[in-house]
Amino acid sequence: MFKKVLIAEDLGWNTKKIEQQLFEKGAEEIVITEYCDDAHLKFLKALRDENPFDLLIADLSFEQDHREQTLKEGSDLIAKIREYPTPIKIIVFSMEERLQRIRSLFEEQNIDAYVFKSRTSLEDLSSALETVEHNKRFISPQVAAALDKRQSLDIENYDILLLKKLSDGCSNKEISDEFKKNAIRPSSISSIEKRLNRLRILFKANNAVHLVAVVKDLGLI
Amino acid sequence: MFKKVLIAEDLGWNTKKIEQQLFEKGAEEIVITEYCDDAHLKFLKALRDENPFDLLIADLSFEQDHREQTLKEGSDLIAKIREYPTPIKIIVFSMEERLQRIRSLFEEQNIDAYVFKSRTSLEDLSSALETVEHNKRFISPQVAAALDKRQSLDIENYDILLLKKLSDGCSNKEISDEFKKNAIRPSSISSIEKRLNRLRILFKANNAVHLVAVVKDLGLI
DNA sequence: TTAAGCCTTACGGAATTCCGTAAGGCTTTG
DNA sequence: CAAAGCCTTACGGAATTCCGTAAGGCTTAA
Repeated sequence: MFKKVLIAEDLGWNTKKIEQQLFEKGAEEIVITEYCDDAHLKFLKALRDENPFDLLIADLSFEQDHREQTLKEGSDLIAKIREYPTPIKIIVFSMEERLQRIRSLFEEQNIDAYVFKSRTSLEDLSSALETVEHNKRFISPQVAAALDKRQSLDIENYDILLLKKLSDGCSNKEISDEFKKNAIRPSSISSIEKRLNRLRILFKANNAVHLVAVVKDLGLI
Repeated sequence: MFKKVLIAEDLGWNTKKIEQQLFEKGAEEIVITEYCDDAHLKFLKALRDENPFDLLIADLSFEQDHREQTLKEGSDLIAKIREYPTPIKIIVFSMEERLQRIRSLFEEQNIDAYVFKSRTSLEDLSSALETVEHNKRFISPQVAAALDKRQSLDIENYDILLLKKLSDGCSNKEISDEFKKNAIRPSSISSIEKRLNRLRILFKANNAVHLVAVVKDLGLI
């Protein structure tokens, strides 16, 4: 059972029920932070004191306010924490429903569970805690499709970059020039056209406008 | 002071603090619903019983689950409730941060307050309650720009429709044909080009792709 | 080493978007 | 009513995107 738990959630006023549930399940110490930077500091301190956390429950989106933050959102915090070789488990607790985003949390950030904030999320969280404790991954059923292999479109970082440039209003020529300057390959207009064509087919888009609209909805950019 | 309050919020587990605050401010009856349809029914019943609610606090986004709903999101509920001639006040309590969306809540739906869910939203809600009680409007400072007149780009429904079509992958020709079929004017390709050109200038977009990306970010479509 | 396969690039033409000009119609105003 | 102003539409040319073909280079496998 998780004894020492760190919670990062900017809406601190709605963590009461979660705390309660954790205590019921045997947690002994719960630390709640409203900023990712704070969470990171608490994490580091516990590590140095050789009394590390064994669970992090983190939201993804944190509102930016006047306090300048290094880690601006949950995924920054997770990336930072994964730099340290500790067996801490990570449960993400968020309203994010774009499957590609959730997918990359598991694949790139190696999280242990994703609990989707919903009417049933308290039950989901309970399941997540039990599943993660047995070293298995958990994902809320509403977004389980995120791990479906059939959803696995092989999109590379190059494609993401390309789509971002496109959505920033760059013409193919401009993208080509910039790629050449930055030694990103392939960089010819022709190759860029070919890539975009492939992406259009992949996402069943009629044209570049449509393509950008679709990938924006998917949360790819 | 608000005696009878209706709350519509699908994350029912995080309304505890809100309830508490309402009771402290003199509320006598608080009804919490997790679905817009339920909220509508409760509202109607209270109206029929001649013991109507004097305040609605509603979220905007409601997760769709297996239960089939007529009113799918908060704005549907608000629109429905505004059909009845009752002096009920409406406070929207949401994470939506796209200014155009918030703007239209005040302008089209005639809401009384918008409280942005954040670290400080309990304080904001408190202010909102007091302000609304004096028949004035309240908006959380983080999104106050939504009511800034300078933000008031005069975009018509026609423009929105046009942008939607564009983001759906229609070519200018296809949009023209469809507008002609549906007697939407202007419908010529030339006029559509001119409109899009105007929108591109308005939103400082380089081309159609950029334009769609920008208005999607703004929440206009 | 040679053949096959894949990737990158070049090129050209069709389609579409972008942009300026101008004609015709409708409304407003004096 | 006439003039002015705005809106819609048409048209044409430049720029860009879309799409097919093909050449050249690099890697892989026999």
